[in-house]
Order: sequence, then C-alpha cells, then structure tokens
Amino acid sequence: MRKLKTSRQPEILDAALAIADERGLDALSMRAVAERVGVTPMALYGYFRNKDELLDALVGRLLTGLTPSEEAGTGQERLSEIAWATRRLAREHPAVFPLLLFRASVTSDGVRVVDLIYQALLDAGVPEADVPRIERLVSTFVLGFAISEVNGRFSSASDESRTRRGADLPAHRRLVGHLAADDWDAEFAADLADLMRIIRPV
Amino acid sequence: MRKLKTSRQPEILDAALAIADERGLDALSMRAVAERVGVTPMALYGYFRNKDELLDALVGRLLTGLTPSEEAGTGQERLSEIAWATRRLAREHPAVFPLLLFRASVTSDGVRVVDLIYQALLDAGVPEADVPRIERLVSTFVLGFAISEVNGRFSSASDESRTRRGADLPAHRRLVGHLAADDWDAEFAADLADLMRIIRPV
DNA sequence: ACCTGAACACCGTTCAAGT
DNA sequence: ACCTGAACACCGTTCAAGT
Repeated sequence: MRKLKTSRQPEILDAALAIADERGLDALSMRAVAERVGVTPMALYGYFRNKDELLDALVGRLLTGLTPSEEAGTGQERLSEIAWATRRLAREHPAVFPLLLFRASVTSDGVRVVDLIYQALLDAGVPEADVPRIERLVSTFVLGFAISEVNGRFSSASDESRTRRGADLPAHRRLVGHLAADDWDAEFAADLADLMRIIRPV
Repeated sequence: MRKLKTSRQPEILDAALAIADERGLDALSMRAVAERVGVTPMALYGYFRNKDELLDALVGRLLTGLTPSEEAGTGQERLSEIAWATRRLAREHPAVFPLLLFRASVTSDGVRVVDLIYQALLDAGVPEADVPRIERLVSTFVLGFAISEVNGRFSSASDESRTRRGADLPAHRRLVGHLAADDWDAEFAADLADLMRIIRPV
C-alpha cells in the first residue's frame, strides 16, 4: 500500500467533475481525466490508487458543498435546508450525483453532513434512540428522489402512454387526471412536509 | 430501426442475470453473455439493439417477480407485502438491483407494479389526488433503502470509527450507544410503520 | 518526487459476409 | 432467419524505466 501524493488531487478532481458534467459519467475515464490535466494516464495513479478511489474522493468533494452556511434556525429548518441543498447538488451534477447513494458517508466529508443532520433531528425533538434510523430514512429518501428526478424515472411521459394502453391497469384508469405531474419542486416540498410529520409525532 | 428477434431473449436475459449474480455488474459484458449463451457477441445484437436495451429488459424481468401472489388483505397489507418483496429482490440480485432506480417504471412490467401500488394506496384511503405522489414517495424510499443496504452504505463500521475521531462531531458523541445499528429487518419495519402514518393521516 | 512508454487483457459496436 | 469474423476505437492497470 504505497503512499499517495496529494499536491494535485484537487486539480485532478476538478478535471474529473468537469468531464462528467460536460459529457456524462461514461466519458469519465482515467484517460480522459489525464488528458484534461495535461498528463499521462499513469501519472494519476500517483494520486489515487485506482479509479474507484478517485470516484470516492469525487463524492467527498461534492459533499463538502452540502454544509449549510447559516447555522441558525430550528432543527426542522436546518434539515429542510440540507434537503434542498442536496437536491440542488443533483441538478448541478446529475452525472456524478448517483454515486452518493453507493459511496456516501464513508468519507470524512460524508460524516460531517451526517453529524449536522443528527444535530438537526435532535433539535427537532427526535428521541436519541431514533435519530440514526430517522437520519437514514430521510437521507435515503432525499438521495433517491434527487436521483430519480435527474434520471427521468419520474418522467410523466410514461404515465401518459400507460393509461392509453387501457386493459389491465384499473388504478391508472381511475386516476386519469391526477397522473400528469411535473412540478417536482412542489412535490419535493410536499414530501418533506409529510416526512416532518414523522419527525414531530403527535 | 430494425425489427428484433424475440425467440432467445429469455435465454439471453437468464444468462445476463446469472453472470451479474455470480460475478457482479462489472462482469456483465456483452461478450460474457454471448459466451454463456454459446454464441458470438454479435449474435446478441439480433435480440437487443444494444447493451442499454438489454439492461432495460433485464430490469423488466426482475419486476415481473414483484407481483404479489395473494390479492387479498387491506391496502396497507398489500403495500407492505410489495415493499418486503422488493427488498427481498435486492438481496437476491444485489448487483442488478440498483438499475431499478435508474430505469424502472418505463417498462410495461414496471407499470403493472405501479398499478398495484396505486390500488393499494386507494384502498388504504389515500385521496386520489395524492396517490401518484405518495407512490413515488414510498417506492423511492423502498428502492433507496434496499440499494443502500446491499451496497453497504448503512454499514455501521463507519459509525464506529466516526466517533473515535472525536473533535468536530458533537452530535455523534452525544449519540454514542445508539449508533451501532445492524438489524435492517427491524429498521425497515419501523420505517414502513412510520410511512404508514403518512398514508393514513389523523 | 514525479512522470512516461509500451504492453496486456479487456470493452461495445459496425460492417460485410456466410448458411 | 440466424449467425460469424475481422476490425475500430476505446477501457483500467502493471511494469520497468526515465528525470
């Protein structure tokens, strides 16, 4: 397990993020990153042990931007602020964002965000014994929602064509008129409001 | 847009699923599938236009197993049954399962599952106007939970080492003693119970 | 301390051809 | 109708060497 250089790590991660943003995750190859940095592919292996570790570091870099600037407000307000910031991040970096669901929270940057959420949940009145579970519940939903949105899993095009095929989709037929959603800002807000009802029980 | 053969599609998907189950998603190459089927890589392109469409079809095949055998029970019971079946699917096919979050519901098999969930939510008393949103909320959470679990995002190893690093993780320090979760069955059950409180409001 | 060149064992996919 | 062979433009990574 060789020691890694750190000097140009940020520069390399910047290049990787730029490539993914501009040309998608499939275009994010070691060779492409190297070319953008102005170096041979092999030079990267002095800074990251392999592509997987480079991606882990990239996820860490994304998470850094998630710490809210303002520490004020109630627990619920800070929680909500982190949720919206997460979704904003997904829209800024749709190609790399899905990696968060697979590699998150292992890095030290991820832990920092989790700690902020823990604190927000505590301040919101969640019993200590429930905090870690509720953190996983909320963050799983927020990550899943943001990924689904940027990947088009929610796209209502499917809903349109669904119902037209008639036949064996009784519930769809009954819900015609409610199927054409497309205001994901509003839906995300409604979902968060519902989740808050879990956090602050009767 | 050439017409595709269908004759050996199931056989090809079986081979693809077996490879992913045995050796992971990275090993799922067109070349590997072809070899397992006993054919040249190029022969596959008569059945699927490209690798992406093969993966879409694979997701559809997974979703077929999600339709509950019993149609009985209350809406909440059927909803719960689908949720547990989804999680079971993730444990059976951890490598391919994550694809559900990116490609689900586009296929006709996905639509069938969505219709079952719609019906369950209607029977559970969710207002028609809220059903599609609640379906997305619940399925996003269930998929996200199952993916996080099989990918180790929840692994408590991180929690252990987190707190030891002391310093700037105040909430973690306060929650020592509650951080070492590992009974994901129980956690999933508790999460579902909480979500049911959203579905059946006061 | 930092980087390069050549090589290995892979990819997905196109095109033209074969039965 | 179904399949093959050869080729193209890529991958991640190892190893030995160069300044």
